[in-house]
Amino acid sequence: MERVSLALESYLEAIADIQNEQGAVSPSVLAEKMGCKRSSVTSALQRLAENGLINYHTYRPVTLSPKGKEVIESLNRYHHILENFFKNVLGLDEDFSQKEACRLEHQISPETIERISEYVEFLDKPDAFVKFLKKKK
Amino acid sequence: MERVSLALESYLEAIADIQNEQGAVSPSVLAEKMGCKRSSVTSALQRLAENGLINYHTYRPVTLSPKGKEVIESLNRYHHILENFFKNVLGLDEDFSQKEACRLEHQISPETIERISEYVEFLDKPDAFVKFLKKKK
DNA sequence: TCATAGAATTAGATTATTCTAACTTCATAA
DNA sequence: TTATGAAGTTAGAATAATCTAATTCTATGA
Repeated sequence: MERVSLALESYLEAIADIQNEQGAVSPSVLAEKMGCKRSSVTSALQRLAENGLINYHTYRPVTLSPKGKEVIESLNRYHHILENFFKNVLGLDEDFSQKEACRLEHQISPETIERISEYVEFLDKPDAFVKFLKKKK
Repeated sequence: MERVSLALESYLEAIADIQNEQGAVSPSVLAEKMGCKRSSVTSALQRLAENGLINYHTYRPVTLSPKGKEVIESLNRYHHILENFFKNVLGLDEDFSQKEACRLEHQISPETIERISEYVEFLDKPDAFVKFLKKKK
């Protein structure tokens, strides 16, 4: 997956969210969602377009490119796995889990995510897990 | 704990490492360890000093301030908990666990760290854990 | 004591990100 | 059909982080 900065990845996610919720993505709505100024959005859109992650032409609605969609799919998966782990394994607050996942999904490596995912599945098979724990003893 | 950027936190950790390994900390050694130019080190030292994390006077050896020491203690603890979790719970490679911990220790929140720490302790008490798993079923 | 090599810093440029303020575009209401 | 206000963009500045090149220290050996 094409990785860009945390900042750009966050803009990309906000774009995907808005697209899902309301169809067309405008810089104003994006700025609102990101809690930043419209001019910062323009700058971010330019950089995302340079990276081939969005289709962007001034004064036109923004859409995700195929590459952008791939990134979003990965990030969503990462987010989901992390949030689930924080909430259901560590027992952290739902809201907090969501925010923590938002932050860490940009930093964590694919290997770690896969292992967390496998681990959580493993937890759902208590018998196998009990065996595993006995071995540790 | 006083949080600064990932970049500055990394410089701070390198300073602490060098101090432990060799006593005095010089910009050259720091640059070597960080894989960057000496001029970047000077700039980082200035910013760390502005944040009150180190004692820095040009052409003098660098030392950690009390605030800096606190940050380092937290980071070390975070690192240790994460590395242990990656290696011993997720079963990730030792080297990889170390590097991943290095990256994530700067992003993860105290709450999550505490829960991971508690969780790992919990795992070391298989009886309690088996009960927990039965409840989930 | 003093010249100099190597260490350290400064100067100045670059890139990423954000902001304010100024300007442009566009959709629409009269 | 056009004026206008909101939406969008550009211009220009600031900060963080990094680099190269130039300059300044400083410790040391003659």
